[in-house]
Amino acid sequence: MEAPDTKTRILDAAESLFATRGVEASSLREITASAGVNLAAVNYHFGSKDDLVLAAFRRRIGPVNRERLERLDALEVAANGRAIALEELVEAFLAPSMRFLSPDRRLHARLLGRVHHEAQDELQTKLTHEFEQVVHRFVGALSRALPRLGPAELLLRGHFMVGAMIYTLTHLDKLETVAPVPLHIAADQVLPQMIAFVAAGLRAPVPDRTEVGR
Amino acid sequence: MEAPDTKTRILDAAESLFATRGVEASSLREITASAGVNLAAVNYHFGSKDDLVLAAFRRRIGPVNRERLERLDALEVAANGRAIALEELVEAFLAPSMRFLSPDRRLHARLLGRVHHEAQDELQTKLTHEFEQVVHRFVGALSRALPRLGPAELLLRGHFMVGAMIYTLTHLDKLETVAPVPLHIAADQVLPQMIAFVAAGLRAPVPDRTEVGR
DNA sequence: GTCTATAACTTGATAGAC
DNA sequence: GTCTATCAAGTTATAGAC
Repeated sequence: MEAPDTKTRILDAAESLFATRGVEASSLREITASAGVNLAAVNYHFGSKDDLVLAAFRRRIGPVNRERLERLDALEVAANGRAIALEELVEAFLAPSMRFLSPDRRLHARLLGRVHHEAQDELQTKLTHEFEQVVHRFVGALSRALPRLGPAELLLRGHFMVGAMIYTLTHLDKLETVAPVPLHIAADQVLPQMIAFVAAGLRAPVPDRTEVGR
Repeated sequence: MEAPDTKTRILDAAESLFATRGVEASSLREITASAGVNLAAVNYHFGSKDDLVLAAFRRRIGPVNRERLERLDALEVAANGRAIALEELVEAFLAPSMRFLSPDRRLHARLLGRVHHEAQDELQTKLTHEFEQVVHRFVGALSRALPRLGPAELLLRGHFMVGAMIYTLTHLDKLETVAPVPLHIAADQVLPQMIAFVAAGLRAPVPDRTEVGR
């Protein structure tokens, strides 16, 4: 279980730096120095910095989205045409990424959260494509579980869910810093709290539109 | 209403580039070219790039947090010792930043959302300080409105609220792109939907801890 | 596959004339 | 206050020896 190959060492070092400092702020020199490999190895193994960035993100996104779809498949098979409980859907979506909140995988969490903020131009396009199927399948499943919501309301609330998830992936450790009271939040408490929060939010009655017309 | 001074033109150009491309990816040359001013003007008026970044962020954060505190003050005076409705508290927190979702101020929204993702080191420290009072006051008010939640649950759920807010500030325009159905989301529909979602999420019963022990 | 050396370029910052 | 010119240091990328 020791001595990973050069390609993996570069990916690990890049992930760590991208996650903590950001992609733009991480130079190939820092990455290769941290990985203990030669500067030229990046271009040999990946082609360019952009391709390294893409590979680093894809390494984490792929398994998470695959598990989301597997869980959704399993739920739909088990439901056998009947309705799926909202909490189950939400858990199928959230749990695969929330696993990264365990202390030894916080870097993966931060990287995953940064996907949506750091990517630009074609990188953005390529990464967005990785989420297409997940978005399509879960939007469909959620709209069946929440037939009272119109399409705009549903998408907006799904958006809130994603926002809560991403911010938790990137900033959960900071929560303990910012807290007025010293406090420890157990990693395995986060997912159930988040499922409860999001499911209740998704189910909330549609607000009266004339009420907030200011 | 024409010809702002050099300092303002730099801030406007910097805001636009920081919001769209990010801080690290925006060079002083791009900023000054876009502002139509000389490269050396940045160092003359702001001292350094870091100080420009700080000024650009502070210009948007200040008024938003001031309004949050004013609204909370007003609610507490009106309540006169009695309980404040949860929806009112949530609106006092969210409304000041959500105002930036109007079409002509999307850049301000994106910049505000980036505060929490781009800042590093001392910049991070300085900007975090800008939020201290808001966090302290709203945590107090929310815990009085939600006496059933323990401190860890409350902070975690407040964290989810902040995540939903930030992601909406930065990515609302992308929601319309990603939507499986073509769709238009009116900017003034977002705030009431978000208040309903967040208030319901905050009020959700605390989940049974043994249930999700996997 | 790994290394050194270097090319070609961009970056933030400043000295000094106007 | 605004400009030009320039510096020193950093960047990605690559050619070519081993």
